[in-house]
Amino acid sequence: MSIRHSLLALLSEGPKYGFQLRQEFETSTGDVWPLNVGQVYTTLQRLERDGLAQSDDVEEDERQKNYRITEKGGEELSRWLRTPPDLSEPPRDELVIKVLVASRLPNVDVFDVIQVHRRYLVQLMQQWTRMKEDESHFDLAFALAVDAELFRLDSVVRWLDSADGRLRRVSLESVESTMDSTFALPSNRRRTGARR
Amino acid sequence: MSIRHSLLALLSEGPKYGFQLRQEFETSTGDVWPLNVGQVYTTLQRLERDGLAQSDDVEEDERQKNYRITEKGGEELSRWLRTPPDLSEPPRDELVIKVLVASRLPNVDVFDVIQVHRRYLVQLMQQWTRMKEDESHFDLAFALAVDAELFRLDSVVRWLDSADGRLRRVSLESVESTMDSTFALPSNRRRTGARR
DNA sequence: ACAGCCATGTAACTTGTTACATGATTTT
DNA sequence: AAAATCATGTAACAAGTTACATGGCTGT
Repeated sequence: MSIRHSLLALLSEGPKYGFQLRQEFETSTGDVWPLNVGQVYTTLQRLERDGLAQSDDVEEDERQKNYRITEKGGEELSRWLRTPPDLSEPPRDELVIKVLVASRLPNVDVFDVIQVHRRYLVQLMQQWTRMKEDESHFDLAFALAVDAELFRLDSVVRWLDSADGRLRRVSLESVESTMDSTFALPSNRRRTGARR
Repeated sequence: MSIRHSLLALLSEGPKYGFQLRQEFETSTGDVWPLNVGQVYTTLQRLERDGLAQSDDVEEDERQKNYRITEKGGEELSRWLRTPPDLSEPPRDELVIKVLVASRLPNVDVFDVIQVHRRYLVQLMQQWTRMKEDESHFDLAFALAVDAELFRLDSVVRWLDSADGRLRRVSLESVESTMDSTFALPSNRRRTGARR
């Protein structure tokens, strides 16, 4: 729903045409998310279909087809700006699902899965940090978008670490409980190197 | 792609039928993401279409239709487990886009947008925290899923705060620069209450 | 007899997405 | 004249999602 509404938002500044909308979307989001032009046109058609935008009739020898936001579109826009997405159940997170599902598979080492992804995420964070520090194009929108991504990646890494810990603990517990019944263990057996 | 692959992962434990897959998906993800059964069947069809799974022929008076993973499916699964999603450009984040687009609209107060969402996110975090502490059903998968959500929400809140700060700073700068040319300002004018 | 779960499936739709076709205008 | 950019559009598909239809089995 974000492109739909973004275009609606841009249209709220005044009538605009497709190509322009792509440019404005990209610059106002710091050129972080490229937008295929074709998608703008399909989205505009769908906005018109739903009565949120209207296309002006093309005058002869006009190259651009302007769209304007309708009243209904304005209402929808302000609803979007005021209303947080419904997160009563959290959005499906691919990595979380991957780890949870992997953790129950007998032939798969979850800790490998975790570490592979962790390494990749850390690498990505470094790349984004480098790009941010390249002050060649200091753009507010870009900085904000990169910040968001860095915060997000950081939270994922921290989750992976905590998941790694929790999963190691339970796998230790289950080993210990099966062993307790047969023979005693020295209590310093605990730390299995959490290769980070 | 996560449901597709999750089902594939569950099938790697052995042949299973649709209804069973829904149950196993839900329990192994801590009952956090309900899964419409219909979706399981459509996904299974698509897996079969793509040669990643195969359905057994239904014997007479059998109620269940088992699917098994194919060799190709196994390869695809291990690829999924080993390969992080391509994040060379970050996933489109609705809230980030919303804030960035809102920040350029003249008729909209970005700070309102930010605060409305911030309030909602904090509230959500409290709800999840409460649910986690309700140890009535202590389930590892549930705890992990909730952790992931809490980490994520926290990172979003922190981003909103930093964005709020950055945006306030630039709006002050632009005010000051237009004012500097007309009259001087006492330097303690800086802090506009960042209503948190 | 009826409620409720087990079980399979289909039709229809949503957004997002890409690849392609087409032509006008501008720049080199 | 060729290349690049402006500009619009369509066809086709992906994954996810819901609502609905259908019937067998189980417990009360």
